[in-house]
Amino acid sequence: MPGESTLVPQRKHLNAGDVLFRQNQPVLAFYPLRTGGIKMEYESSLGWRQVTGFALPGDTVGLEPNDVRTFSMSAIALQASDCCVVSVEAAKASMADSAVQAATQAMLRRDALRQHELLVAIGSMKAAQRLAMLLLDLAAEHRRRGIDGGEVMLAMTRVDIASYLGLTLETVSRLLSRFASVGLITVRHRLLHIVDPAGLAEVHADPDRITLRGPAPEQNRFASF
Amino acid sequence: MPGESTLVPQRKHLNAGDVLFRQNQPVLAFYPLRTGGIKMEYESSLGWRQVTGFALPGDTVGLEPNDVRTFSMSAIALQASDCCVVSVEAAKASMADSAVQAATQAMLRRDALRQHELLVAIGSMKAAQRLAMLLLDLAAEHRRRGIDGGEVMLAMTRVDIASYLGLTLETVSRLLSRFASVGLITVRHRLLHIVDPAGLAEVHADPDRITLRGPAPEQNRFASF
DNA sequence: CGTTAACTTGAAAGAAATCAAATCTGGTGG
DNA sequence: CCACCAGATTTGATTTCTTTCAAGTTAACG
Repeated sequence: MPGESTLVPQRKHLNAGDVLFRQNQPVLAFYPLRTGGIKMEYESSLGWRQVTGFALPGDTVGLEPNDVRTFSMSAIALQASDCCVVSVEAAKASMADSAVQAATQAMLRRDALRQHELLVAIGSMKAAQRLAMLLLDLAAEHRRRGIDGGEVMLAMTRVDIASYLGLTLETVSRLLSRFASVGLITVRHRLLHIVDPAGLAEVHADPDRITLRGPAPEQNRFASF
Repeated sequence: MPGESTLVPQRKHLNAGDVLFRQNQPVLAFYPLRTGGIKMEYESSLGWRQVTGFALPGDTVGLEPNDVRTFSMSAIALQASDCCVVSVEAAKASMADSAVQAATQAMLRRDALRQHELLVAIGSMKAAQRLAMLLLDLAAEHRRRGIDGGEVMLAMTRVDIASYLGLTLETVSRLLSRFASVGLITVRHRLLHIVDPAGLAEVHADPDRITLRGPAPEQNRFASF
């Protein structure tokens, strides 16, 4: 479609599982995500890998702080996705514009903040708290995009979530079921509905609010009469 | 001592426990550490805090990527320490020198790398692996400074180590004892001697190399005869 | 429509946290 | 100089949480 090339420099389409860029490859461009979903994955020197973040439409993938020359992690499509491709030369030019620069800085700062919160979460919170954190974060991101109502279609698998939170997929699955059974959410595979954000926030804050074993949620609060 | 003000712009002395700067305070300077030891601590929005790094003499503390305006974490002296104080103005001036800039970039890059390795470690490795990682890292840092021989005087408490690794102080203590009992290290409180770096590397790589319960290290390999 | 990958759920094992004493250390004041 | 104290560390016993192992179930895709 030659007629379309008005403002858009370059586009790229990805299918689920496609690698947008790979860790340690030279940084040639960055990628504002238009549709779909992407996961960021870091592979350590020993070969252990960990999902370090999820990108939603509107996020910019591949922005590296301190203009490094190689990507610090890989980006992999979770579903069919479309993104723009902004070459580093184009980026350099845009950086002259202080508004663009400020926006970029803001993005990098948000990323760094998220990364720190994740570290603390994994390092010192229980499984339920971590998951509650992720769900609240997802909800907030959707809200920031105007997609309200607490309905989220998860792009990632349980394995991805587990990796991100430093858990196993079984624990994530059980926890989601538990959250649902106490009325915090509803889930059917990828379709998530956040029913009680305040309740989730309590779970996030209180280590003992929800446990995997614990007493089953009371079916009848008058049972003892 | 007015005679001393030849090249040194400003110095600062800290006692154990002193706060060099606090998270969210405006960035007015950064601090090349001369002697002593410093821990970096991040406090999350919910009040959970976590040690995110240790600085040794030669490290520069308080360097923030992407010239943000407030510190992303606090820096606290682990022992009596001395550091230089480089104001941001002075820093701006030095940045004209491309050598300084390159060095700064290199430092920031190393930090980012460490941070990622830590995240993966905490997220997907067992306690023994994490501790082995830290010990190897400490040894490497000392080597990088020419202080060889595997002897390390730890500046941080077990609580700090535990927080850094996402464990409890008891687990750290037990693990150190275990490492010692199998001949990987010797420890007497803060004095650590790394006897078998290769063995530690194996522990780091293999989840099941060392466990807390496991069989006691064989006193006599011919016991069954 | 069948095959495969993703997900849920249960039971058991294992790892680390928690609770609870001891022990050691360095510093303080007598 | 020594006794004493608070903080740091070790060690043990027990509990709790999460993982691991093992089936099933459901959903997506060719």
